Amino acid sequence: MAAVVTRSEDKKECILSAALELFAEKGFHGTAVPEIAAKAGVAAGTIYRYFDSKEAMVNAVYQRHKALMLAAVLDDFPYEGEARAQIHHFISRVFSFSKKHPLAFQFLELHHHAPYLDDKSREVEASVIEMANGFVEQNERSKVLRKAPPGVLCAVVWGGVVGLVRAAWEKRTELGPKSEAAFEDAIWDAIRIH
Amino acid sequence: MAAVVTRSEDKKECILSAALELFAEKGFHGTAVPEIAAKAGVAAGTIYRYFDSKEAMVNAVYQRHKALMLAAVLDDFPYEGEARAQIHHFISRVFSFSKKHPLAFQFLELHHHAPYLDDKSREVEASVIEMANGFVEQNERSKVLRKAPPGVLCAVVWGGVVGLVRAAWEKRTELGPKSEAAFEDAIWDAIRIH
DNA sequence: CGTAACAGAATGAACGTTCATTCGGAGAAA
DNA sequence: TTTCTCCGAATGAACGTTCATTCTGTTACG
Repeated sequence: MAAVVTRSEDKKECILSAALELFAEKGFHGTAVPEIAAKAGVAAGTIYRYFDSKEAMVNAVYQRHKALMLAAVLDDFPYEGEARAQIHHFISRVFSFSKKHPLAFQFLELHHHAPYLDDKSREVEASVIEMANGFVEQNERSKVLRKAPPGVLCAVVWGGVVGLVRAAWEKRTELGPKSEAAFEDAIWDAIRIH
Repeated sequence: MAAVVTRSEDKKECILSAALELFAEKGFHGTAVPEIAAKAGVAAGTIYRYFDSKEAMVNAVYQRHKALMLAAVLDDFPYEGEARAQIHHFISRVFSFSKKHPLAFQFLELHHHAPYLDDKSREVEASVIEMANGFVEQNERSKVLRKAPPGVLCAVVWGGVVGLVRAAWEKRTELGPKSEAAFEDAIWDAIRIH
């Protein structure tokens, strides 16, 4: 059975990968379906064997890579460790993901909260945010984090990460071990209690 | 002379303001020119009396509001003050701008580094970034800021600000004096030397 | 009366999507 | 093995729509 399906699945992979690349670079409305087809090496009509519509396609890309990033962060997460270790894990995993899958990271940032995302995509997104808030609230109660609205600390951490990845992307700085360590220290000092 | 031009200038204002709103909400490619015309209360063809093309229009919007935000930040800037006072001024001015002109802020974030921005738009953008780096380098040398690549500290500050404004926009947190003060303290602890 | 501004219909290109057709490989028949 | 049949996968031209832009007639003002 597997062998029979393989070719089809390969094509779907090609389409998804081409869509990721183009959507990340030029956005949803800036990318034409025939353009995706050309990059995937299939005919325009073939796309509609695998996806109901352009919107369904962008949602498939979104959900897949959001799940991948979440998995990368959650893998080996030190749930029982200290807040500092958790932050280290989180930041280094996100940076690692952004280097390994730069297009996926850019895509997710670009399509964050877009109106053409469907309920399932939004659900995935909401669950991630809820997790982050939970982490902050738990560590705030135990007095290791600064007394501030959880949303503020989340914004500092996530905003900082995105800001740094973008700065590296636009060649305004480099994203090496030295920068990462400095960034992590800065973020930790931003959120910990003094 | 002024009176003669007034009617025309009013129309141009209407078009620019409608364009800002729609571009901020739905992006460049997601907004149709006739849609802008309708919201501005003019006919589609009239737009082309004021702008050469849709691209020229988005660049006009970009340059205008980038300049406005820069002016808001630079107005009364405490050049001779201490780094902490400068950061306070910067953050509170950016938040103030984002509350007074939420669409402008959203527009600028959404169209940051977009491929349809022209040389002049990019020039404006580059000059802002250069200023930020200059500030960091100056204060780093005088040992009040953490020893880290300037781009990293800029990313933490700007990324954090954008992250917080977005969180407020998406109702994940509130943007009141308390949040702002907590945020400012956090950012200051992130970039100062300890 | 002449000129500039404007509206809105017109235009052609490009879009997302569809569909009649072709292709290619897996079995059945010889 | 060779040939024939068949069926789902794939195609790409074609469709209706919508886009950015242009054109043309009308209006209003000096």
